[in-house]
Amino acid sequence: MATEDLMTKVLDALGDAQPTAEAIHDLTDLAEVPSSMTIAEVADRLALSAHTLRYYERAGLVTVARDSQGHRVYDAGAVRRLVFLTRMRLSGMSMRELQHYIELVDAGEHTVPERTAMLAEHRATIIRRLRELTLSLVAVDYKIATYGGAAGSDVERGPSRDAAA
Amino acid sequence: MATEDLMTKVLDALGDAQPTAEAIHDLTDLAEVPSSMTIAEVADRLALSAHTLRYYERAGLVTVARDSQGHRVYDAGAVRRLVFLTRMRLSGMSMRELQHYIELVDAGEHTVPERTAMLAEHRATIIRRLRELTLSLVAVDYKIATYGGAAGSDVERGPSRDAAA
DNA sequence: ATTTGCGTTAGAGCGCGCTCGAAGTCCTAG
DNA sequence: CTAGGACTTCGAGCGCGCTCTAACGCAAAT
Repeated sequence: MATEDLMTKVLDALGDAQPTAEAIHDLTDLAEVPSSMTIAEVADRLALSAHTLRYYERAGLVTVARDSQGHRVYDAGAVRRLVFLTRMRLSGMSMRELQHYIELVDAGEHTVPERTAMLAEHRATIIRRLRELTLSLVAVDYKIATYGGAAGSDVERGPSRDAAA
Repeated sequence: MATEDLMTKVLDALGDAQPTAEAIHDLTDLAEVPSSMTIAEVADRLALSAHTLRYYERAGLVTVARDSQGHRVYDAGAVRRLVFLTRMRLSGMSMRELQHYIELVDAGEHTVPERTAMLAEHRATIIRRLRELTLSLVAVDYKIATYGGAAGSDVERGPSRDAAA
């Protein structure tokens, strides 16, 4: 019964989900961002490779200043944007979409409606993904619970093929 | 506060999660599988392309019989296995892992412990992914709630940059 | 008899998101 | 003076998971 509970609970939780957000601030973007960081520091902090950071820059997702030696200097704004980008990437937004979104951001305030629309759509995608994953979780639990997992023959070709419902 | 609730709820739900499964049977594998289907029918049913089904077969994930015309004939077992495989793919298990899993299945009962271990590990992966997605959901909700989304400058370079915690 | 349609095979190609290599610059420590 | 190490640019390469093309077979419908 715990499995059914799981699914119901999660699905219920997903059902509510009317945002408000307040103290989650740092969870989202902030959390003491030094006013300037090197590529190595940012990479470390975001758990990305320096390669990837350069790639994101080339892709037009962030603009990063250089110091006298030509080395990248990430200011707080850049880092926060990268935090946002990383979160979006992790939640399944494609590079292409992110590029579009950033174009909108750079285009000015009048694109806010379209941005909001994008976020709303992405939100829906996340929810779908959550449901999907929850379903798979139930399936995996079922497999684990019944036996090592017969992958296809399911009720392991044995004599008794009834058991439960 | 609804947002915090969301996260807490989902995370709590994920916390319990001790499987049991009973009536979810069909949710997992079954649900009236005809005793034999064509590739088009299976593709349709699983929302995969015939191309993909052939690819899975080539990859060694399923064995499919042929009729007198050399056309594939999917029996119930094959279809059930494909349902399982699809669910695993959707929840993020790689082709490589799935190939290994199927090798184990085909190797016999003595591999059940290893299979169970794989499933357990995958379960953990799903949970991690669910947490990650939930976090991103909160972040997106936050962005939507505060404004179109300033992507980086976050608290839109305005004067007041304090608000809540 | 031929067209339509669904299937077959082997193998090439593709989009994505990195990931890496090569060659070079600059700074610091020994 | 030299070696090491962190950085730079540019461009090629890669792993994954499909996805598609080409050439062909068979069978029912026209």
